[in-house]
Amino acid sequence: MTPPASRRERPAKAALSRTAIVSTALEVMRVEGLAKVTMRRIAQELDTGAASLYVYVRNTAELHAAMLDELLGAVDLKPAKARGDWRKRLEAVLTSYTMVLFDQPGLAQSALVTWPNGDNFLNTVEALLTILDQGNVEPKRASWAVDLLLQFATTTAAEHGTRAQAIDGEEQWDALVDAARRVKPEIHPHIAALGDDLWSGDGRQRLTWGYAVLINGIVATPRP
Amino acid sequence: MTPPASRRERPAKAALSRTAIVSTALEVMRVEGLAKVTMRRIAQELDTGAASLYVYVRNTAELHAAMLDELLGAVDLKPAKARGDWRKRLEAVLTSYTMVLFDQPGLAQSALVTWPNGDNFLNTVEALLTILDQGNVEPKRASWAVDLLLQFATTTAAEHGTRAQAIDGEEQWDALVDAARRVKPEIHPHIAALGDDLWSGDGRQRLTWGYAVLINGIVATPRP
DNA sequence: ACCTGAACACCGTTCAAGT
DNA sequence: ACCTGAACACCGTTCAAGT
Repeated sequence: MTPPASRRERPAKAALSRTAIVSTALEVMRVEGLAKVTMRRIAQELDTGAASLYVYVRNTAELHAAMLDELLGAVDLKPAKARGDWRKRLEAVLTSYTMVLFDQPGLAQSALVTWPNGDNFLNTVEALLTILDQGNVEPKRASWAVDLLLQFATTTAAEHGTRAQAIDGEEQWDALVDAARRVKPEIHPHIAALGDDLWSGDGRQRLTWGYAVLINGIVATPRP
Repeated sequence: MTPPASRRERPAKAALSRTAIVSTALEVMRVEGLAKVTMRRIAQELDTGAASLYVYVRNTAELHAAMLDELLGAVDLKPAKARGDWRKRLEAVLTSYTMVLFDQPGLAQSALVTWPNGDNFLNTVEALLTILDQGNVEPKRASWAVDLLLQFATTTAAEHGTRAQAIDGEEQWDALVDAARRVKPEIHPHIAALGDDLWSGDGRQRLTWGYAVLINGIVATPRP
């Protein structure tokens, strides 16, 4: 006698756990995008009901934060242990962080409201503080600086990241560029004079310039 | 003979229009929060079906952008026409912008992905460009600077704004502060040394410092 | 062109009941 | 303690049919 079909269709049902939930969520995100990462969908993937997930995660926001922390394991923190120009090394870590988030702008967007608090995030913060210390930025100023730098890096990923709803975002971006083009020079002379230079241009160069602005500003601005 | 009840219960049904939709949406948001601003709910308020709204707005993202633009009418742009220290005046406009968004962090969050493109937004951009010009920042640099300044102001509102899901956000914030407190000094010495100073502190002071960092950085960093 | 009802294909979260 | 099915109270968007 064969076992019931349900016993043969899948491998033995894995035990539910926070780790299993987060890694399943990341898998679904990688394949189908963040929009498909819903409690019901993750539950389905784990062969259970959505209600069961609430034993391990408080809500969707917490799940997103846990996913992001997992992703942050890929950030290259080696520059914190290297030698050489601290500004370059700071920029290198931030660029790595931004690139990791760039493929998942939706996750970056949610991180602005709910920051992760896992090991990978803490390691990133520690690395940034280490480099700022090497640059002789006093600790109290460095603490605010990290916040500012991470905010900029995260927002940039959320804003310009590729993927998923980016198709929709592209349309809205064009609408903004169009609006700037149609502006009347009598009413908005500065916008009209800048033309396409206002909202377009190489994203990578803007990012590099943004880091430089922040680092120069941090060095030049003591905490009150 | 009295008219049918349905004819007496409400004032004569107003004609549908983009303006009516946006102002109804703002009304619902003010009273019940952004989470309640759904296509179905706005339609109900306007005595019609959700499908009818799609004649005037492409989707939810566009509705949010239109709402935000309307809100931006409250930003104080007078400093652009005043005299005195351009840095102070730039900060004044940005502070006003941030305060307008502060009550609606959810709208600020969505603005990062879909910027508004209406008159009030364009007026704000024009005002910022005007002040930067008065500060002798060259136009090309000013164009990138505006992007950076608005991004910072908007993100700050999205992150630290009050209201609605802020209750939930508060919990997650505490979780982050807790995580920083529990850190092992051997592994994360810089985080441990900073203690509560890392994630806490007066939001207003951090905001002012952030503006100063950006302005100093912009002045010090030419465009490549 | 504008408007509509109905349908499609979903959501997050809670809770009583089970093990 | 963990897990579940079912229920509650919703979503955005499309489309054929009407005016």
